[in-house]
Amino acid sequence: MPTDATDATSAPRIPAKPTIDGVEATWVDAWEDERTYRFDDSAPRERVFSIDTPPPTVSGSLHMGSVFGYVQTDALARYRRMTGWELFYPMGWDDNGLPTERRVQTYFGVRCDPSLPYDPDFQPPDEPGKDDIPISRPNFIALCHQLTAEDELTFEALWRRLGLSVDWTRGYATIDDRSRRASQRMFLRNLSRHEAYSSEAPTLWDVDYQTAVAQAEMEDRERPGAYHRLRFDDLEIETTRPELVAACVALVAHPDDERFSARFGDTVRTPLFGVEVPIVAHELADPEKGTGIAMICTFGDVTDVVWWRELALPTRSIVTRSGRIAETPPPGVPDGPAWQAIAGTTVKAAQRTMVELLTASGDLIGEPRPITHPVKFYERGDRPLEIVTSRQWFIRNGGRDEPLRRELLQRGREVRWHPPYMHVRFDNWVNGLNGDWLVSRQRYFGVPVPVWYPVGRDGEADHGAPIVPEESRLPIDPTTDVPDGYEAAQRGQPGGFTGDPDVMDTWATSSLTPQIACGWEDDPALFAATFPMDLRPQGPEIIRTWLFSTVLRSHFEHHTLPWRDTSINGWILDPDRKKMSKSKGNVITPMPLVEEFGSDAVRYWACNGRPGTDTALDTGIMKIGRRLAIKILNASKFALGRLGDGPAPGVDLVSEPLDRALLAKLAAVVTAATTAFEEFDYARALEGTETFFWSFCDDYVELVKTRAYGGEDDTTPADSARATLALALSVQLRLLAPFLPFVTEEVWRWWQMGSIHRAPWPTGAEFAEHRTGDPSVLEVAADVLAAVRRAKTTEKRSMRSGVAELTVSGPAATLAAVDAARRDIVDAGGVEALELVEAAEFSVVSRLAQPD
RNA sequence: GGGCGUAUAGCUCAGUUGGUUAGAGCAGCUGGCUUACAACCAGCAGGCCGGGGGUUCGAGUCCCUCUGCGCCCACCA
Repeated sequence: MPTDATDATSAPRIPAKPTIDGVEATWVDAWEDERTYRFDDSAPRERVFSIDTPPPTVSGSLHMGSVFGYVQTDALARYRRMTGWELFYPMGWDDNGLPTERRVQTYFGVRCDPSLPYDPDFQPPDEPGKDDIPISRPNFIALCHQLTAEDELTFEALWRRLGLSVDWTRGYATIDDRSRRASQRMFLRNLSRHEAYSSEAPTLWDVDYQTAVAQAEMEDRERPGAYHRLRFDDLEIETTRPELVAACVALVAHPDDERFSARFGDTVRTPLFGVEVPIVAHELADPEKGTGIAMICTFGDVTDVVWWRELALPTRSIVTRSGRIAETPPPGVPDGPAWQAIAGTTVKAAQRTMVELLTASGDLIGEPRPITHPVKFYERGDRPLEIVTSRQWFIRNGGRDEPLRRELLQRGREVRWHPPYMHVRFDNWVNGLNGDWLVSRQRYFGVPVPVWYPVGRDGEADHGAPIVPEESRLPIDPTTDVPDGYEAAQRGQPGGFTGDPDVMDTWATSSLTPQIACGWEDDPALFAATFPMDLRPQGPEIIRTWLFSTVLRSHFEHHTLPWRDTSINGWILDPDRKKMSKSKGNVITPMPLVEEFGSDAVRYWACNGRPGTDTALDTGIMKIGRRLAIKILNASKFALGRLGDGPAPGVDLVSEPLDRALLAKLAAVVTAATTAFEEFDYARALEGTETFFWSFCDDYVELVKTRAYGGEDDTTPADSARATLALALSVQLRLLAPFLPFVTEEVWRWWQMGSIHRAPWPTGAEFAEHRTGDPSVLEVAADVLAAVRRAKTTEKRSMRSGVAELTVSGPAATLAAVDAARRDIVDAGGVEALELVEAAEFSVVSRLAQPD
């Protein structure tokens, strides 16, 4: 507990019964009161270490996977702070986008209808009703803000309790004014430099969410399907999508395929519809698949899009944005009975209908052959993506632009990756891009695309000449705001204007977290002091989205990397070694574990996971962390309890060889931990420190225990032990502080001024070179002590029982080391007589005293 | 179909340029209330380092190959 008044010269104030229970609440409050983690914005850039913290998605529930990475980053941050860096360590919230929309819809029972006007008096019902209440986009967004604000408080409380040393005054949310302003400003600059453009083109479309989807948000899922063999006059093709026969525009085979080369240029008629389609050649056609000749539809899959574009084929789209077949057939397709049978039905129903009709007409050959094949899904969606034609906004990303691709690959090489092999994921992604970044979404709770379009005399919007706002007006909502030079009444009128109805992809804003956090254009001084940032910590699964898009936009705007280093954390696996994810239902929430084991113990578990390495959730590791925290309390109680009432002893009192040996070994631990941290390897730093700490407790403290009690005329040996205990404890507490911030702070405040987390990281200079000695003195003494313990255990005697005669044999150097620690060995082992015998081999013989 | 990672004690994991007898914790077993700590302490036992081949005086470590697991990517005929 913190003392009410601290005096540097007074004796340590040690609780009679130290405990780690309740330390979180005490120090969370104290750190807030003392502004321990507050960023000093007067610090020059060369002293600032800035961290581009991942903004968590607040509408999801927290799980241990989140805790894992954030704690590891916090350990790195704490190390940097102690080595003298001024930490710029903000926390943002990712609250824009679909997850929030879904939650608001179900929580309040509303749905967004952008055609409605804003209602300033709208209040959501106490309980969601049977039917969703349609509300305007501004009203809907207000509810999103309201709910995310509540979620964010829950998140912040957990992060604070886990001891994240972020500066909570530097927060942002990806939907707040700053973020929307930055996002819209960057979009407009991309637009002015032709890095952003709009285009009417076939795009992957989620029929449930009613929005376009980017490549980065898609995933393949293995789904059952079936090959249907269909007759096109004398040719046969195989398809998994017979419902798209009406959308067929050609058949395609490989140019070198001799089975079909004579037919290129011919036409055949589609079954049921009788539409004449050409037979064409393209190298993407795979002679091995199906019958070697395939039907091209507009559009069944992304290969169809390639064929359609490169072979300049006509368009016969039949699937609408709602996932149903259109009511009227596309040009050239007869509105006959076949069409009438499928018009307006869902894609699934249309497939059944077509199979029946094709069977009846004899155009379906044999039975459909069941297969399992990968189908593209929106990562949050439940139905396969369709391809529809729509106008969308894109940002160039090198997907169809070789020079830009090379520049971005070069940026990837400039980043320092931790661990280094994560770099290949970046390269794989960039090399696999097959189109520009589709950033527009037909959704509501996001950052609006900040443009309007003039409406011509004919009432049609002119998408080729968007009206852009002055940057000083940002953020804007073009569906409610009016462009300069127009009146509100001209919205949608001939000769007037219309606002772009879309919002941007959530990554279009998240890709700007460095700019948002660092105050780009809003706070030039802060930006100069913090950007480019130093570290981007994140998970491996969003290298293709968050990391890549952040590099891209910084490259366009600043011609630099957004940060120098990136640390990629591993996955959390559940105890059965399955990846933890909500969809699998194996998510474990952190709070119960924090309450059971304590924050330091949970942090210990997280910091045990190697950088980039998948780690199983293991409460056994947390138990060890808890044990370590308690051990720190007790060992500190002992070490500090020996100091007495005098002033804290200095390193110049260290005189005994055993004490100097300890400091020599400790100095090596400091060096190793520092090196590990410099390489972003918190786990190695922890491991070395922890190992040393346990040997410190088990061997060194046991050896000097008696000497440290003092009580002799010559106080030199006792003073040396006390000084060493004090120094070793101070150093070890600081080495452990990044991992166990609560218990180390607790102990630190028993005897030191200020927070341990603002104390200097230990360095070799503290050991005053001449006070360190030969490490073998401690190593040999510990070996002898272990041999004595072994003898007592073998004889099933108490550790307190005496040794009548102890004989140590070995080379002269070993015996000299024993002799240097003679007194401590005798005290710790309860030895009555210690004999040293020179011999080639080291051995220890203990003759135990007779029991009383 | 490509790419990356990974495989070490019953369990969870270390093992940094190749170098004594491969380490730790947990679990197990045997003991001990020892004035810092019984939520503790001491000790013991436990391993063809996934299989096979190669380089080397020497391989858990480097190379090849196979197998299992995880992740990422890929063009749905």
